[in-house]
Amino acid sequence: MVMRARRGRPTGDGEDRKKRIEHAASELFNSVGYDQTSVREIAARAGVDPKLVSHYFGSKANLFAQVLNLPPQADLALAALRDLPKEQWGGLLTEILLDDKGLFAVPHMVGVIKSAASESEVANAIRDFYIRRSIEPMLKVVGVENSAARSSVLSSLFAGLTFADRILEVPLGEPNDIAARKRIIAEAIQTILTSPVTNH
Amino acid sequence: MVMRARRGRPTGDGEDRKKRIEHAASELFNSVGYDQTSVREIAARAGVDPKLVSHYFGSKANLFAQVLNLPPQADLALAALRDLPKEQWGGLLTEILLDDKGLFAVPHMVGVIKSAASESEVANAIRDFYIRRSIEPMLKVVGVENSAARSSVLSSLFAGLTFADRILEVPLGEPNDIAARKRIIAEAIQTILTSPVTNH
DNA sequence: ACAATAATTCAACAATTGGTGAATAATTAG
DNA sequence: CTAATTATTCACCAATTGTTGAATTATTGT
Repeated sequence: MVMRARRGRPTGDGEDRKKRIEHAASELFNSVGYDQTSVREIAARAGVDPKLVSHYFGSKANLFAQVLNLPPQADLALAALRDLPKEQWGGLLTEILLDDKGLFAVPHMVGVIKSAASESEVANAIRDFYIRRSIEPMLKVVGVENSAARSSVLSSLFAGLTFADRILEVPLGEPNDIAARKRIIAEAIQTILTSPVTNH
Repeated sequence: MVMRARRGRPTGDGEDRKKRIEHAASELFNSVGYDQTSVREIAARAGVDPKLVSHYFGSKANLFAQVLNLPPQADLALAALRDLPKEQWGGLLTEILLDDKGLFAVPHMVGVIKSAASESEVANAIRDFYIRRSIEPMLKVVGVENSAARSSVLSSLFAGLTFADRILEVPLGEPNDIAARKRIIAEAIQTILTSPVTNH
């Protein structure tokens, strides 16, 4: 079952393969991260020869940058907050961002953390992505006062929760603890977003 | 300048080399993480043949586990909190955990994140370490009510801040923002540790 | 028809990785 | 003094990595 592919230019399809590569790469980068994704694995998942990857994208790092710039399928659901009263932000965000098991879930965050954690050649691309896709969208919602600082701390909290829940997979504990954790996260978010920051 | 070392058992020193390996490994694991640390690099830094590493520790994973179990030189400074009034915890912790430039700094945290982020064979060791060294010490300080949940969220915040500041190296912004961020972090910690969690 | 070009796969390279068997030298046990 | 054991290096292996040159087939332009 070696499934040798036919050699040379295939009849028809054309652009298909390039998109298949991007798609496969996106999935892999976003789940296991840059380093743990091999060009060969991407090619295999796309049903394509590894050389095609460098043919179309030049290098793995290039492909990664390309994929980061694809339109995100589901950005942070922060926009939903705009019309709600401030006092409910923490609760609502928590409702959106914790799944039914109480695990934290922000799209792409796992891949971002895993990719950034290996000081590879793509660290800069990752940092830009993180700022552009995680911090800046919040900025527009938070309001005026100290928005930069608030966004930054909130993004950090999200990254940390992602790390604990989805990468380390720290056990959550009993249902009681899970519920308590949810409320505490809500309170923390609320504080970060709206606490009056007393000067001095 | 190849610096060929003499072959065979060296005269004297003895246990020296084993400790040198542990030391070098500890430094590397704690700064660049498990995956980005090669056995050869450890050996080189210890001034020793790579084979010695497997000779003494069997495998890289084993050495890592061994190094994690070394007594930590500087555990979380949480103990200092015990005698202080609750209302000052957020401020004090922030004072301790942010350096003069406003960057977050918890010892070992960078290595823990980088090591865990590559689902290597040591994920379990890392999880244990994180729980034992980061979450559990807090438990003893926080007090009774919902301590498990509070510790877990606080650890996550710390991990996230470490990730943003020391791995991604997200720029902090102007002095104004830095000061604001510090206050917001303090408020967040305070909330996580002491906010009354209203039941339902 | 024919030449140019574009799209693919094949096979390999050089580097790096964790690990190992065998040689060599010092120490210790008898 | 000699045999066994311990400590150490050398030289290598098999696997995996990103990347590349050459071959092969289809499409397109003339």
